Amino acid sequence: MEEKPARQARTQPTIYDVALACGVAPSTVSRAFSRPGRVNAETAERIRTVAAELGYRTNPLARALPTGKTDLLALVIADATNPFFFEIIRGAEEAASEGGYTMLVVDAQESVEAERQALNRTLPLVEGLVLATSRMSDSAIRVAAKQRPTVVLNRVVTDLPSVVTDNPRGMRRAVEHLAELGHTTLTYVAGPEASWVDGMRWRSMREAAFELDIKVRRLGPFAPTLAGGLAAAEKLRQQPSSAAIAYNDLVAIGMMRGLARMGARLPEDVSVVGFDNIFGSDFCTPPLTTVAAPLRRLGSFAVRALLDQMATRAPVLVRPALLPAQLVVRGSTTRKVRRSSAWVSASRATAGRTDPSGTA
Amino acid sequence: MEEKPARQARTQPTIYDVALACGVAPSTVSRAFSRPGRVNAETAERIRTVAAELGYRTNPLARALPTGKTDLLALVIADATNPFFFEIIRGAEEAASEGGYTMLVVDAQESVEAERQALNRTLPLVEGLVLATSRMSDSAIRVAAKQRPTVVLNRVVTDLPSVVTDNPRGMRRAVEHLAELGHTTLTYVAGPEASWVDGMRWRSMREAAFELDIKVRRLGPFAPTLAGGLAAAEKLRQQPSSAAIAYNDLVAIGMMRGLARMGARLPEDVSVVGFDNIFGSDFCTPPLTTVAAPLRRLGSFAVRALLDQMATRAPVLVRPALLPAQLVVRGSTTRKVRRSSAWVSASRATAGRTDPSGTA
DNA sequence: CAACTCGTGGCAACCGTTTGCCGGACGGCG
DNA sequence: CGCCGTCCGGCAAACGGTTGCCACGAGTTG
Repeated sequence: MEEKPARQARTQPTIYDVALACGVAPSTVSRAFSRPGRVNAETAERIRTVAAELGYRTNPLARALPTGKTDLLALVIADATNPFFFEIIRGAEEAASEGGYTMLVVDAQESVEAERQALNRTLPLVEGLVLATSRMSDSAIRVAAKQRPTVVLNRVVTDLPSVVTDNPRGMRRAVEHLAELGHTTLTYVAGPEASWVDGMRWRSMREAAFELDIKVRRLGPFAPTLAGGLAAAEKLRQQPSSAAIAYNDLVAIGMMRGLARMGARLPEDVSVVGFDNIFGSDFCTPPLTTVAAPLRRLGSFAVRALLDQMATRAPVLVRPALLPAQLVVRGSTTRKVRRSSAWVSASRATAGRTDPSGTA
Repeated sequence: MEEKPARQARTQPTIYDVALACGVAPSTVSRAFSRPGRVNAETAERIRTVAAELGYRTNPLARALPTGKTDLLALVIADATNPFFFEIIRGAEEAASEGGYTMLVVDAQESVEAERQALNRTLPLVEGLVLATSRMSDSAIRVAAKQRPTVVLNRVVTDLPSVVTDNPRGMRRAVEHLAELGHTTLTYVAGPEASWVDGMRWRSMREAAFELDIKVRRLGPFAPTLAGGLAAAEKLRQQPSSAAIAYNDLVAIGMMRGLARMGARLPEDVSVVGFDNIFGSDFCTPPLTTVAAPLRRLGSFAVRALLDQMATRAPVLVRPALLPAQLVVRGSTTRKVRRSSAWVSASRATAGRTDPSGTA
């Protein structure tokens, strides 16, 4: 008659419970799961069935303590409300779970301070890091990268594995497109100054314009939001242009709304090109011509690169990975019309008319 | 001359390192941080400065093992690409970090199986659970709730704390609105059958319509996506209606695109009302009249309820919490016009004209 | 038949905290 | 002066796995 006191049923069974029930040592149970082949096939089988009966589940916390294997990855995004990130999250999530990892999505709330804090909190928990559109300084990123394998997304940090959209090519295509439509002066509607991507796009635009013998101007900076785009519309009214390339789709859409509100007809009065092809860019009015980023691939690619790096214990990506962008032509761009921007003066006259966007 | 071997500088310093440097016991160091007041103020101060010098950071894994305190919460969402969740995530994140917790955002990818797996993976790590628009069965949810404090979001599960939008009132307002505009027959464009919310909305609509002496019809089910809305447009053409209330904004927007493509004029030919007021519903064409859910509050409220529940070790929410919805009237609804749905036949005639949505 | 190898299982240390318990010092009080 | 309560620090046992090392038996080989 055995009288080993049964463990509290209240708590999860442990390897000790399984070991007891099988008449083997705890270490054998452990190995039956973590090191298949290390124990006799029959024994392992027996252990596994008993474990299943008992409802044993290995405790990830206990496992992580001695080994450091948490099976957790962190994806830090600049702003959880920005639709730009949603397909990226999905892509990252897919690649992570394919590799047996769980994604920790961390929202930096567009604040360097919040990003730093959130990072500190999660860093010790995770095995690797994807920093998407980080607002932190290069050096802060390097500090993080020193502690955990890191991949930078949508930004390039020297000597750190980076994954970005091919902005120069994408911008080149956009400028060509507008040039073909007869536009001779292009306005860049800038995003936040802290943004690496903004600098990149502006530079690429100037280069492309130079080669194609097109004039460029720059407005901004503006917040990378619909509101930012609204503000940009105001500025654009003061310095009209037949065509504008916006920092991103959010700004482009916001700007188009602002322009429409002022009485501009789109795309006749202003051709607008956005960047990223986010959710909504196909059903705004007019549908937005945009340089589409391969969002989902961006996410999955970054995670796979991270996983590779973790596996080989050495950076795999020495050069920044450039994922191809693609110009999606929709309704927001059109041939330049001779008659120059009548809406600028007309706007005052029509200021009282019904707001076509429906919100005041 | 001491010759205690210095610990590997490679690894993070532990309480042992700090204890050694301070000449106290490790337990004292631990208490200096976790139980302030339990140790002498001076000692604690000394320990804290030395710890800071050494760059000591308490290891959350090691802490969690004996105590179970991971400071992690999980938010399981049905689909990371659905903009409905954007603001919910943000709200939840805010409330969580206010309470000193970190949010684990888990994507169920609209699949019951994926949801179950992801849940199994993360359950042992987290202290509490928010299930947002879970697609799992009530019983599966109860099983999870048995293991961790749980709050259900956007769905009601009997005897489990639930947080939902006040759908009946919101629907009532929508029906009233359309009734006032002269519509006498309303079509409900249904969402997925597995959706708790769909059932709720359909029922509420019938009740409201009954009271207001309005006739209702039901089309569907459709996927809760833009594509689902497109399919709905096709069905609506076969059974025209002067006004429709869609399962959610995604379906509403998709449907409007489909209708526009067929040559319908909106909102004159069909008035459309959506639900949720997601990102994009204000800049689609026409801007969508919708029953706005307090998305961010939904998220933060659910997390706060969860935190309360965890603190008091007992469900705090005995009744489902109803957060008020608000009808936002924009451009997609208008007074019923006498001349009945000309677009149905006209659509064939205009089939060849330029697609106003810009995509083929 | 001895020596060696291989397969398999057990022992015990370890990961870095937390915490119950103990005991010494000190101060107040009867 | 002795007793008691309080304050504070240390000891050691958890928490639940992983893993280096050893032991033992069977099979192989010279």
